[in-house]
Amino acid sequence: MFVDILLPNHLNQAFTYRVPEGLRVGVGDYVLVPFAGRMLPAVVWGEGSGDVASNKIKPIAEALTHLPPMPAGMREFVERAARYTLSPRGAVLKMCLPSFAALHVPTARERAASFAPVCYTPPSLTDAQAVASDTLKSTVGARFSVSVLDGVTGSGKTEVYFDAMAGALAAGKQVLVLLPEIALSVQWLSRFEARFGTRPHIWHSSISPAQRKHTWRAIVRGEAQVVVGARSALFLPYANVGMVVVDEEHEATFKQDDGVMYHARDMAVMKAHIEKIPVVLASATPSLETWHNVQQKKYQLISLPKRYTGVELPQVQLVDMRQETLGRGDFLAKSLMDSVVQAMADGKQALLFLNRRGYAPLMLCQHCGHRFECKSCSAWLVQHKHAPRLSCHHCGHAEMVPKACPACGSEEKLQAVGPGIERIAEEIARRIPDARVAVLSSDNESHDEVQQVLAAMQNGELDVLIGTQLIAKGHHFPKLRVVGVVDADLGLEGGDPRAVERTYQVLHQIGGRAGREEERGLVFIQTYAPTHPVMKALAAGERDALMELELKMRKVAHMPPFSRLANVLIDGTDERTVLTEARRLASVAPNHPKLRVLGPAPAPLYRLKNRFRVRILLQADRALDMQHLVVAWLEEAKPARAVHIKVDVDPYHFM
DNA sequence: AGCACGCCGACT
DNA sequence: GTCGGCGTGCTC
Repeated sequence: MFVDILLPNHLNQAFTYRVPEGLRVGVGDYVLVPFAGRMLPAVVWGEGSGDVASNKIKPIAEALTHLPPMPAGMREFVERAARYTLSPRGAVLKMCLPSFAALHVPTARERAASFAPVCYTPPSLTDAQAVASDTLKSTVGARFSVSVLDGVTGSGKTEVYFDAMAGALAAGKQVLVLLPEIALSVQWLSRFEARFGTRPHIWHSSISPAQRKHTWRAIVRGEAQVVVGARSALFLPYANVGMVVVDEEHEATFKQDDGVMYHARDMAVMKAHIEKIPVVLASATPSLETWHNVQQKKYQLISLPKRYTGVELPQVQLVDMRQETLGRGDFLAKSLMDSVVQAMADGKQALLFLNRRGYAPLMLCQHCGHRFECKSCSAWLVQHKHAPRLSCHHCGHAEMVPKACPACGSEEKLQAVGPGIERIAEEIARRIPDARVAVLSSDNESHDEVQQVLAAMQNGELDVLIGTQLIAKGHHFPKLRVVGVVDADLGLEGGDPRAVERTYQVLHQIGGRAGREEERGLVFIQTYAPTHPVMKALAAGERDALMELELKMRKVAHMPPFSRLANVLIDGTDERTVLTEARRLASVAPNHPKLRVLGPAPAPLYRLKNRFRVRILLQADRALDMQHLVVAWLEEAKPARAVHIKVDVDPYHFM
C-alpha cells in the first residue's frame, strides 16, 4: 500500500511512500519519513499516485499516532494558500509545523504542564458597545461571515470582540486573535486577563522553543482555547477553530514579504471561508480593500462612534511649512515648539514622530557635491551620531565618518542633509535646554532598553519623546498632550500606490496618542502640502470622504481594489543577465485582454546587497485567474538559473 | 532550498 | 596528476 506525503520543504510536489506491514495511516496523519538522507516530519496528503518507479519508493519510518490528524479544512487551507500566493505547498506546510520537537511524544512532565480553566468576568459595556457586541455575537456559529469593527482608538473595540469571543468559547471552539506586533502588546494581554481571568496562548517569532512546542501541541489537540499571535499564528493546525479576529487589520505588518508572501488578513478570510466561521476585522482606519468590501455588501460594518472615556478626539492643526521661517538646522515650527514648551510648563508631555532613523538621511560634501552611497545598494548612507558612523539601512553596511571628503579631499565641508530623529532630539536640546528628551527606534540596543524608555515616558520622567513608527501603537501615555508630526509628506514620496491610504492611517494613529485621559490632545502636522486631500482629511477628521476620493482615484487608475496586481521581481548578481532575462520574460508574458504587463523596469532599489533587481508588474481584472496565467507563463519561459524570480501576489511594499 | 555529481582551469 | 570552481538535476 502506498500514500502520497507532503513534506515541509520548498517543494510543491507530494512524494509517494510505502506503508509498512502493521502500520495504519490515513490522510492527515503526521508521520516521520526519510527524505534526501534525513528524517523529516510530514503529513499524509492522499492516496499513492502510483506513477513512481518502485525502486525509488521508501517506507514510512513512523506514524506519530499520539497526534490527532491534520483536519481536512486545514489541508484545504494549505492547498488554497499555496495556489493563491504562488508558493510551493511544502513551503506553506512548513509554516504549519514550526517545531520539529513538538511532534515527538511528550514526556510525562510535559503532559503535566497544563493551564488554568477560564473563569469569566462579566463585561461592563456601554450602550454603544453592547449594541455592537450583540451584532457581532449573532455571527458566531457554523457560518462564514466577515464583520468590520470600525471604531477610533479608545472606543472599546477590544472589549466588544472579547464579548463575541466568549460566545465562541462557550460553544467549545478555539479563537484566534491576530495582532500586528504581539511583543509590544503588554496592554492587550492585561486587558485579556482582566476579562477572561487567564492568559491566552501566545505565538510569535521570538517565543522560546519550549513555549513553541507546548503551544503547538495545545493547538492541535484543541486544548488551546484562545491563541493570540502575529501573522504566523494563522497557519497553525487548529483542531476546531470557531472564530478569527484580525485586530488593526489595515496594518502593513500583516503582509509577509519573504518566503511565502501572504497577507494574513486576506488569508484569515480564506481560512474562515473554508471553516465556515466568522472573521472580525477591527480597525480605526480600515484598509481601502476592506472599506470597498463593506460598500459591496460583502462585509458587514459594525461602527463604534465614540471614545468611551468621553474625552474628545485630539484637535489637529496643519502647519504650513512654506510659511515658516526656520533657523539654521531647525526643523520644528514655532507653533509646535510653543506648544511643547507650554506642555512642559503644565507638567504635560510631547511626542514627536519622524519615520527616519539616525541623524541625517544623507551626507554630502559642500565643496564638490560628493554623496556617500552604499557600495552594494543603490541607497545613500545615513549619518548616525549616537553610534557615530555612516550606515546603509538596507544591507547593514557601516563605515566611519571620514575627516575629509573622499572625492575632493576638502575638510570641514561634509554636511548633514535633512533630519532623522537624532537630529530632532538635538534641536529640542538646543531650543529647550531643560527638556528631558529621549529617542526611540529600532536602533535602540535591546528590547529592555525600549521598555525602559517607554516606562519613563509613562511615568512622566520624560518631557519629550522622539521616535519612529515604533511609538505609533499600543502605548498609553497619560500625560501626553502634544503630538508633532515632523515631516507628514515623507510617506507620500516615492510613488507607492497606497501612499495616501497609508499616510492617513499612520498619522491618525500617531495623533490618537495625544490627550487620551484628562484633557483634549493637540496634534501638529508639519507639511509642505497643506492642501493635499490627506492633510485636509486629517485636519477635519473626515476619514470617509478621503476614502471615497481615494476609491475614485483607484478606480480611474485601475488599481486595487478595482484590479489585482502581481509584482514579478527578477534579481541576480550579473546586471546584463538580469536585464536580458527580464526583457525576455516580459516579451513572452501572458497576452490576455484582461491583463496588462508593465515593465520590465528597475525595481525601486535597483541594487540591493550587490544584486540587481528588475520588476515586471502585472495588472489584472479581478475576475481573472491571474495565478493560473503566471504559473503557465513561468513554466513555459523557463527562467535561467542565474536569476531569481519572486512573484508577489497583491504586493504591499514596492521595494 | 540543499546536496551530489560532473566537467574544466590552476597549481603541486 | 589533484583540488575545487559552480552549472545541473534530484529529492519518494
